[in-house]
Amino acid sequence: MKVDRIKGHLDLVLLGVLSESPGHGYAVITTLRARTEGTLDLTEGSVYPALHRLEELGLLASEWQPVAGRRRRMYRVTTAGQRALQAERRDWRALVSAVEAVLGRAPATAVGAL
Amino acid sequence: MKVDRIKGHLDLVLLGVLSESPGHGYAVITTLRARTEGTLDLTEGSVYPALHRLEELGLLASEWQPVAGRRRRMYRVTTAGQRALQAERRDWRALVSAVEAVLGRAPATAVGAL
DNA sequence: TCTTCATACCTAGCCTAACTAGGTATGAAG
DNA sequence: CTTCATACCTAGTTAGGCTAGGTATGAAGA
Repeated sequence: MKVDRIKGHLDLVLLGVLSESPGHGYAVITTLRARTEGTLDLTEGSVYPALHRLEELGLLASEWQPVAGRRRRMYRVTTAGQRALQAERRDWRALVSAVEAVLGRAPATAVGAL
Repeated sequence: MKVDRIKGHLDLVLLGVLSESPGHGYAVITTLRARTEGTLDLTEGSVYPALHRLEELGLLASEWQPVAGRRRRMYRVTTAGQRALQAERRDWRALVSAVEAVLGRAPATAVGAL
């Protein structure tokens, strides 16, 4: 499934995952893929720049960790990031409520076609 | 509230509203604002180009109607538009499920219609 | 050995679509 | 005779997710 529909909600899921436990970018990608059973299959080209942007905004902090010869950039959510996450959650629920208010009256799953 | 978060879901709500009953652009805007109690307060600069795009794609059809000296462009959802709407609904539900799976079942989604 | 795969990171440039900020025009209300 | 609500339009900007490339290590397997 194409999930360019994540547009505008990428920060939400990134902050959401990292607020539970700090982790590195690649792990965030695989976590999202696993938790959503493949629905959220984000590319590195989406996630890494987003992580950089969130750090730039002060919502994430990172530090390099050497791991078996490789290196990982471990991210954690800052205090400002926690506040931002709460705001993102509120906005998300508002959007879901709004869309459901709009679509709620139409035949949802009852459409006979297909 | 800023709802640029509608990004990627504008087609869904436009097709959703117009599939219930044909209408003109300005009415769609006021309908969305009323139904969502102001949450979805879209600008004309968002809606009109979107309607044109959807018509260009064959998902909407329109015709001018004279109304008390003024003129309105009345839109209706085409057959292809109905199919597209169903696909949009599926994608929307998939996104909501995915985000909730990531965030750990957020509440406030008690509308059974979806 | 040598190739391939999984891990783990990065970025320049593209593309889409929502938004900004302006514009036109009518009719009613004040 | 001005202002407001209705009703439409679009050029140009912006944001941000995606494409498509790149670097590098370690382990598996041919």
